[in-house]
Amino acid sequence: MDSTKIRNMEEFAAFSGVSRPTVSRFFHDPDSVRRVTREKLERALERCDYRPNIFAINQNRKLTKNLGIVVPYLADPFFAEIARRIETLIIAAGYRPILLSSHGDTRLEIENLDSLRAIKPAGVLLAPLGRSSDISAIEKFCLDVPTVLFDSNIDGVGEAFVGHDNFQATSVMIEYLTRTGEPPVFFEMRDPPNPNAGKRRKAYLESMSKKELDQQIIQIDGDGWQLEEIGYRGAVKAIKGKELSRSTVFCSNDRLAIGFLTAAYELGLKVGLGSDCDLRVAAHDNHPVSHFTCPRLTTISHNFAAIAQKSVDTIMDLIESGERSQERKTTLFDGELIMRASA
Amino acid sequence: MDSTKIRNMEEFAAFSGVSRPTVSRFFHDPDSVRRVTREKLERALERCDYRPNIFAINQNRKLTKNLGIVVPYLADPFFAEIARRIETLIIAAGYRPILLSSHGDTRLEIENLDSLRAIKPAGVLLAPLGRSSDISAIEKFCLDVPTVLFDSNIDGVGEAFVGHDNFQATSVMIEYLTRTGEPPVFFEMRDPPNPNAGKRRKAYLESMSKKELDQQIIQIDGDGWQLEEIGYRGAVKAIKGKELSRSTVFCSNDRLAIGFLTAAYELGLKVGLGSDCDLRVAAHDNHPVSHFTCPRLTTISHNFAAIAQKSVDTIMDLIESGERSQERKTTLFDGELIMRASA
DNA sequence: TATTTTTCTTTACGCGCGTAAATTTATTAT
DNA sequence: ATAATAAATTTACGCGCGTAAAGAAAAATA
Repeated sequence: MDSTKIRNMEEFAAFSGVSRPTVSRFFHDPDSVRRVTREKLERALERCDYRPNIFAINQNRKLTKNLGIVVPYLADPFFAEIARRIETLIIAAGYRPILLSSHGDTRLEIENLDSLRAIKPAGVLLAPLGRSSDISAIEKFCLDVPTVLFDSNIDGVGEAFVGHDNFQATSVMIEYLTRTGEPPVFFEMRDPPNPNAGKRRKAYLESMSKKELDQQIIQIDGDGWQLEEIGYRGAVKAIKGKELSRSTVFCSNDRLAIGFLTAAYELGLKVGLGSDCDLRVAAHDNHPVSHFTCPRLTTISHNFAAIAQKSVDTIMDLIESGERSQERKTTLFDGELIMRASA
Repeated sequence: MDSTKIRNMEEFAAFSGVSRPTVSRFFHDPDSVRRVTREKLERALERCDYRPNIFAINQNRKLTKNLGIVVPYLADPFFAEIARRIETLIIAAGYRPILLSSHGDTRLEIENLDSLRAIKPAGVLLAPLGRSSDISAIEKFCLDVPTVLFDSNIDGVGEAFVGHDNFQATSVMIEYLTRTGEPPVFFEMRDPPNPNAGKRRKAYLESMSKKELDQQIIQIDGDGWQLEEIGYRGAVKAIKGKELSRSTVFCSNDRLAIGFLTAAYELGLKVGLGSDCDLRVAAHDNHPVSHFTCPRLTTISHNFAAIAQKSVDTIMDLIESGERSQERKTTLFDGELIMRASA
């Protein structure tokens, strides 16, 4: 490492014996210069620690290498997990991920998009809040910036949607539950923050009626993203009030189920498959925590890897083709039944 | 909203009838211009949607309004929670939080710092990986950028450290456990990724010897951040191998305890306070999930609010004073005993 | 009203880099 | 060798804004 302090591209060009425009091209794409020139520059880079000013670069290029990721609630390990995978793929593709969480707040979601717009991202991967999203504002954003929605869909918004097939997943679970025991009661929030909930309820109703089974839905009260607590309270109420018409419960998502399991435990109900058990509980998401509940939670896994990969691939195609897609494409990945001890 | 498309500050200045340098000052600090001028500009802003180009701003200012946050593993709800709080405080202070996760990877931690350096942040809040951190690289970074460490300390690095008092917390828990039952066995990883682990072991040994109680430490194998799985396996081994000399277990952190509880459940051991229980299990962190384990986990809470607030206050002081602190200050907040059903 | 102070306008330069056009130099093909 | 092609250099301008200096205008003070 030379003691030479290089302050800008001009100086680095002089230092390396190459002209500045060529240096500029080199940093944009090392393969766009001759091999000997590239090697000369690489050797120069080893002798000092110059890096182009990111602000100056982005100011002058129409297209940055920034790629926004917006999730509704990062403190939820489910989103943390999917975001982690997406980040990794983006870095591997040579882009810079900018991860933002809306913290469950409608206004913050729009502010996140605004602050992304300000950094001229090449594209954005957006998992919207869903029901509480300001749809028209999101729509407007998508007109300016190539955006791929994931996890939760908003009809017609964005260039594409990548997500989980709630219908397939729900029917697989119902199939499994009815085959191995009593058909399930559906347990959900009356007014869920998560937009997949609606699809799951509908899928439950359809699947059950197709099998000519009695449907029962327990809708619990609660606001916000404290789903475990909401699930716990709802379960206590439902169990004490003897609202469960059957001994199998299918929770709309794992976090509600985690609360449900806590309630069952505290009320002395044994959850599981055995003949000595009072209840079976299953859910949906394969939330990281569901691995370690007591008992371990039978659930349906999102195909995290496929969803992350497809989301990134889709936005990359959009960016590199430079065109907006002709038609909005929806890709759904099948869920996978994860049989564990709870059902 | 006027249909006028404003492309830069020049045009906005003309549009609002104020000179460009004054507009510049206005965006930097609205109170630095006369009231009537400010109102004139605010009214103009309502009639169009101009916002200064963030890259041009940052290119020319020595000090940006960017504030970096680096955490070791964002998929861990503990860090997600503390990051969420810090983000909120930073936004409230009028700065732009840039949240980065090292995903448990030493190299990525340094890359995160490098990419932060590239955006000239006003300051950085860093929760280092700890034992596996590249300390000399972090040290070098701290020379260039005002940095406050939080959660886990590296002696002498950064302007200040804000964290949790592991000694106080550990001794409070041991006090509680010995008062209400058998003294605890300590359960931890042999080679923990989390740097607080060392302090907690030391605190356990000291507290126990002060009380003239027999110490027993069970050190389990495992690598990486899958702490629940590691805790589960270690617990199965310890229980089956009858390694526990007493019926009270104090886990080094909640995530290990979550795995421990799963193991106990599956092995048919009842955890809790009652006379019908086989084990008591307690831990450390008040991890969001610990609220809903079966049984609910007795633990020691970090003072999340205070740690977040003090971290942000400290870095703000550094930034706004413009000076580096004379002496490195360490602030530790007391943990709070959270009594729940497991111990 | 005259004077001082504050605020604004005008003018001008610089930040670090992208990028285009014209020219020179190096490489490859004939 | 010469011609054709590819790559690098020189020159020059622009991006959108920060910022400094000098003077004009407005507000506050005497």
